[in-house]
Parts: sequence; C-alpha cells; structure tokens
Amino acid sequence: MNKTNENIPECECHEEHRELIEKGRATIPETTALYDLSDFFKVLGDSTRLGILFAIDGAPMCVCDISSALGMTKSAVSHQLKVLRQNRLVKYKKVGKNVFYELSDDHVRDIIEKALEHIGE
Amino acid sequence: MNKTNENIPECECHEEHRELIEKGRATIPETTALYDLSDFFKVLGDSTRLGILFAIDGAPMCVCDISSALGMTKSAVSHQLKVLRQNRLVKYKKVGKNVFYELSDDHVRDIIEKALEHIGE
DNA sequence: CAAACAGTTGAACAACCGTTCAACTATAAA
DNA sequence: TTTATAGTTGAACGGTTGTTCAACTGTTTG
Repeated sequence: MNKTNENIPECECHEEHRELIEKGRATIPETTALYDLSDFFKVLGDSTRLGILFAIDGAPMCVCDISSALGMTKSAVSHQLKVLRQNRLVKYKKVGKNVFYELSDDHVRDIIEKALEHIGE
Repeated sequence: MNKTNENIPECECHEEHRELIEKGRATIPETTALYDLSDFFKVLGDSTRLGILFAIDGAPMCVCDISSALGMTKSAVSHQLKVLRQNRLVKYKKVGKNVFYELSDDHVRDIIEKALEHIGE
C-alpha cells in the first residue's frame, strides 16, 4: 500500500542509528552558514562568471575588454560582474569612462585551482 | 541614439588593449573545461547537497538516516544523492535493505574547507 | 552645448532546477 | 507468498536564473 504524503522519516534503523543520526546532524553547519556556503559555490557555478574570473586573473580589465575576451555583450557581462561584486569576488576602479575589474583576493584562485585538480582525474 | 541588438563589442580601448584582451582570452580554459568546472561548482551550490556531504562526513549513512538528519523526505534526498553520485562526490554500498553513502575522497572536504575560510572574513 | 562611448539596470522571456507526488523495484520478515 | 520497509525514479509544478532588449547615467571629446 502506498503512503501518500511521505513523512519526514520513521524507518526501523532509527532505533540503532539514533546516535549516528545525531552525529550526522551535528556536523551540518547551522542553516544560515550552509546557505552562505551554497551561495558562494552558486556564484562559481556559472561558466560566464568563471570565464570573467579567469580573464581578469593577472591583470585588471575593463568591461568592454572582458566582453571582447568572452565574446559576449557588455550587458550580459555587466550583469554577471554585479553578482561577482555583491559576493566580494571582484573589486573595481573607475578610470575615466572605464571601469577596471580585478580579483579581490587570492582565496578564490586557490579554490578554483583545487577544483581543477579534483576534476583532472 | 540607441543601438538595438548590441553587438559583441567594438569600443575604442580595443586599439590599445588588444594585447590585454588576447592575454585575458588566453587564460580562459577551453569551453569544455570551463563547463566541467562550473558543473562541479553547481553541484556544491545547493544547501541540501552540502548538508548531505556534511552529514556523511566521518561515517557512512543510509538514505533514511540522512533524510532524518536533514529533516527532508527520502525522495528529495535520493534525487540529490543521484546528482552527487553522477558527479563522483559520493560512493555507496548496499547492505541488506539499506544503501550507505560516504564521501568518495578527501578533495571535496578540502575545497569546502577553503570556501568556509574565504567566507569567514 | 551636443554627440559618442563605457557601463549599468529593470523587465521580460526561456531554460533550468529542486521538491513533491505517485508509482515502482528490491530486500527482509511473517 | 504476502506484507512491510528502504530506496529509486519520472512527471509535474513553482521558483530561480542567465541573456536579451531597451533605456538610462556619467564621462569625455568636439
């Protein structure tokens, strides 16, 4: 027979596994920290944003140049730069008509490098 | 006057910045590698999947226990475990009626730790 | 001043994604 | 073999997200 509206869980293993469950639950960060972490990875989970980060790694670039390097419109790039700005992954300087973007610190580079190592296997 | 259908980019800085653009473009990995990388981060960019990874860090857990630890239905957890399986972030063993999941290697732990460091600032 | 250019922004649309629901498989117990 | 439990799966629904389009701001140049 089918249970509609499957409830949160109440399986037999709970008797023996209660400790395990508690231990598992204890290692999960609090909700807000978990959301912060997933939000951070979400920002890196887009090829356009990653492309921008790679492009400006080494030397700062203006929006137009980034657009050119990626082969995308300035608008699309600007929208993604906003996301990167809001999440503190890039910083920028206004120089005349141009806005130059660069990586905000080395942490991000490290994380991306570690991820590339992980994939290359 | 407004340019509808904004084209890829053709700004003045291109004359002087041509080298910079080429350099930027050169540091961007090829398209498939960029997609692999963003796909990897996409997998980590969900609080449910992160929760699962934290829960099973240390000791393998069955689906029902993971569901209990997260306070979610088995179905929702199973769907996300499938994503984690397909991306080689977890491995599993069948024992009787249960399926025990654990982290597939230490790489992921390192990356998550680095990301937590980055956020805590 | 006006014109041109760099960049930003909001609305809209389509594509994507996570959860729910219902049904299914498989193993274990009665 | 029948029943109950653990887990998986596909469809559907609603919310999110990335790009496009059009309009806008601000700076420089003529």
